[in-house]
Amino acid sequence: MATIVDVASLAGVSTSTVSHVLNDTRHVEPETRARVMTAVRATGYRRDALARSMRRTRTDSIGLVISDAGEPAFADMVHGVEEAAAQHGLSLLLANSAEDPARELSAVEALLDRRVDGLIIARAAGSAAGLLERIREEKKPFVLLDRLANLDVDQVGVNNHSAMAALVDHLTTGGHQRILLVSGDLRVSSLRERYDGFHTAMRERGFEVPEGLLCEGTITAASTFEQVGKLLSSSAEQPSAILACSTLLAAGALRAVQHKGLQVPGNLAFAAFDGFTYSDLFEPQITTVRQPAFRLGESAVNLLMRRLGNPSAPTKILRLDSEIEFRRSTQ
Amino acid sequence: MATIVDVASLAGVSTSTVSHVLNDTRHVEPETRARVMTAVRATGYRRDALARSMRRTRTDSIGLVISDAGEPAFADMVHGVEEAAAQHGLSLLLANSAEDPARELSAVEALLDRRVDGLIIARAAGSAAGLLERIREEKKPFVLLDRLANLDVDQVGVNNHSAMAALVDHLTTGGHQRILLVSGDLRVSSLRERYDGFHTAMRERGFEVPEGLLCEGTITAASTFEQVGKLLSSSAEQPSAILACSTLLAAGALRAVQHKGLQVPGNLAFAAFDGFTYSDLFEPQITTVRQPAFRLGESAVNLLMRRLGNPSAPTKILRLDSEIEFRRSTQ
DNA sequence: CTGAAAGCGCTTACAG
DNA sequence: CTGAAAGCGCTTACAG
Repeated sequence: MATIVDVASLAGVSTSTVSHVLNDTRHVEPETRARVMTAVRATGYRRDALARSMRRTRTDSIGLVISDAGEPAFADMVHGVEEAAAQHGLSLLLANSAEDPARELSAVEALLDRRVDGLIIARAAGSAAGLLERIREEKKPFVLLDRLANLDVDQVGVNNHSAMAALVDHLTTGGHQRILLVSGDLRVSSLRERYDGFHTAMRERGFEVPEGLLCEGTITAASTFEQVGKLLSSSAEQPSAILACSTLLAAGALRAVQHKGLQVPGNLAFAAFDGFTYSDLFEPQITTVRQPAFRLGESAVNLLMRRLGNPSAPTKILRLDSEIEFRRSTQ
Repeated sequence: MATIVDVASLAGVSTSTVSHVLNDTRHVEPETRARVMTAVRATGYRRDALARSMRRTRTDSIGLVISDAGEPAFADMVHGVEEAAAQHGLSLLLANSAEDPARELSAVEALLDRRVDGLIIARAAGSAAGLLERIREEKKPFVLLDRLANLDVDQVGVNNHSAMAALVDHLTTGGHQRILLVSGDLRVSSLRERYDGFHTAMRERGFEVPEGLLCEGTITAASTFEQVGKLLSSSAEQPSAILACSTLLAAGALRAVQHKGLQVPGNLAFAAFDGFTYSDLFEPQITTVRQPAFRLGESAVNLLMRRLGNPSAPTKILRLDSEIEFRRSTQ
C-alpha cells in the first residue's frame, strides 16, 4: 500500500504539499499539483482514513444504534440513515440493541471508542438511565430517532398523537366505541405516546375506555396472541374493533382473532400502526398508520449534520406525520 | 478525554506497562497492574480504537455492502451479520448499493480506505467487473453473500436448485404444467439460478417451458405488474400457476392477477421465493420458499472470521437450504 | 509558493 | 519485571 511519503518522493515534493493538494487546503502551483496527481495515479495511492481521522477532529463516520426486534419500520429507517449518510460522505456504523439495554450500552461505548462524529439512537425499552449522560460527557452530538424523550435534545419521530386522534375519529365515526387497544411495552416512548394519545382522543370525544379493553405490556407476538385471546374469551364487554400499536402486536392480535374464528371486518374492525407490507394485496386489508420511516432516518442524519455544523444551534425536535391508509378492515 | 499518557503518569508507570496491562500481553506485577487499573478508573480512560488500529494490523471492523432495493430478506441478512459481528467483538460498517454498481464501487473503496478487516458483499446486478479484483489487490479477505459467483472465493448462499426442484415437484404433482415463471433480472445470480433450476426441473420431469410462459428481466414491481398483465391478457396459452422468484416480483405479479379479476388459488395457483411476512395471516395464503436469511448473514461473518484466522485455508462455498412453506395458494 | 517537523494516541521491538 | 523510544500515516502550525 502506497503512503503519502511514497507519493511525495515520487513527485519530488514534501508530504505537506501532497496533503494540501489532496485536500485542496492551500494554493499549489498548477505544475506541482499535476506532478502530485500523476504520482497519486502511478502509485495507486489512497489516503488512509484512519490516519487522517487521528489528526483531524472528525472521522466522517456516524453510529446508528437501533433497537430492532422485528419491527419492519426499522429496516426502512436504517435505509434512510444509510442513504443520507452516504450522500454526506459519511460511513455508517450499525449496531442493533434488539431491546437489550446492556447491548445498547456496549454498542454505544464501542462507537464512542471508534470516535464516530455523532450518534443516532432509537433506544431500547428500559434503556440505561446513564446512556445519554455518557454520550454528553464525551461531548458527542447525538439525535434520538423514533423513540423520543422529554429532554432538550435533537430528536425526530412521528406525530403519534395526531395519528391516533385521526384513527379514533375514523373508528368512532364508524360506530366503534368499544375499541380494544393493544399497546405493548409502555416503556417504549412511541408506544406510550400512542397509548396516551388513544386515551386523550377517546376522552375528548366523550367515550369511556374500560379496563377490560386494554391489552398492555406484551412484548412478543406470542404473548400478545395469548393476552388478546384471553380478552376475547372473557365474559366481559366485547370489543367491536381492535387497534394494535405495532406490527408485532398486530400479528399477535390478528392471530388471536383468527384463532377465535372471528372475521375481519365482519365480526371485528381492525387497525394497526406500522403494519404489514403490501397489505393492499391481501385479505383482510388492514387500515394502517404508515410511518414515514425512510424519511425519519434521513431527517435524523440531517439533524446530526446540522448539529455538527453548529454545536450551539437551538435544539430541534421534529415530528413527521404518518399517513393513514384506510382499508376494508375498518369499513 | 484521558489518554494512555494520563493513565501512565497517574499510575507512575510507562505507557508500555499500561498498554500491556490493558491488552494482557506481557506479565505485570499484580501490584503494578492494580495501580494501573485504579488510574484507568480514576481517569475514565477508554482506549482510542483509531490509534490502536493504526499500530496493529487490524481494526476489528468489517464492512457489509448489500444490494437492497426493497427485498425484505436483506434486512434479515443484515441482522444476522450485525449479531454475529457483535459476538465477535467487531464493529459493522454498512453500505447499501441499491443495485447501483457505481454506488457499490464507491462503498467498497470507502470501506477499504477505512481499513476494515474484511468485507461481506451481496453484489448489485451488473456489479462492476473489476470490483472483486480491486479487493483482492488490497489482499483484503471477502465473502460473497446470497449472490454468488462461479469463482474460487468464500461464499454463502441458498440452494436455489433444490428449492426450485421441490417447488416444481409440488406444482406439477398438483397438476400444474403450465407454470408462468416470473424470474426478474437474470444478471442477479440468485435469480439466474432459480431460472436455470426451473428449466432443469421441468425438463427432468418431461415438461415443456413455452416462451409465452416466461416473464423475465423486469426489475420493479410496477414493470412486473405490466408484463404479467400483458401475458395474462394475451390469447396464447394461459398458465395455471404463477411462480415468482422474489418478493418484489411476487407483489407485481399478484397485483396483475388481482387486476385481471382472477382468484388465487381458484383460477390460478401462486408460489413465491422470499415472499411476504406473516403470510399465514392473510389470504391468499401463499406457498413460499423461505430463505434462512438471518443464518446466511451469520454464516458470512463466520466464513470471514475463519478466513482472517487462516488466510490460506481452502475456499469454502456454503449452500444453506430454504424451507418451503406450503399453503393454500397451491392446493 | 513550499518544506521541515511536530504530533495525534496508541503498540511493540529493543534493552536492561 | 519494566521503560525509553520508534513508528503507524496522516495534518497543520510555523517558517521562510
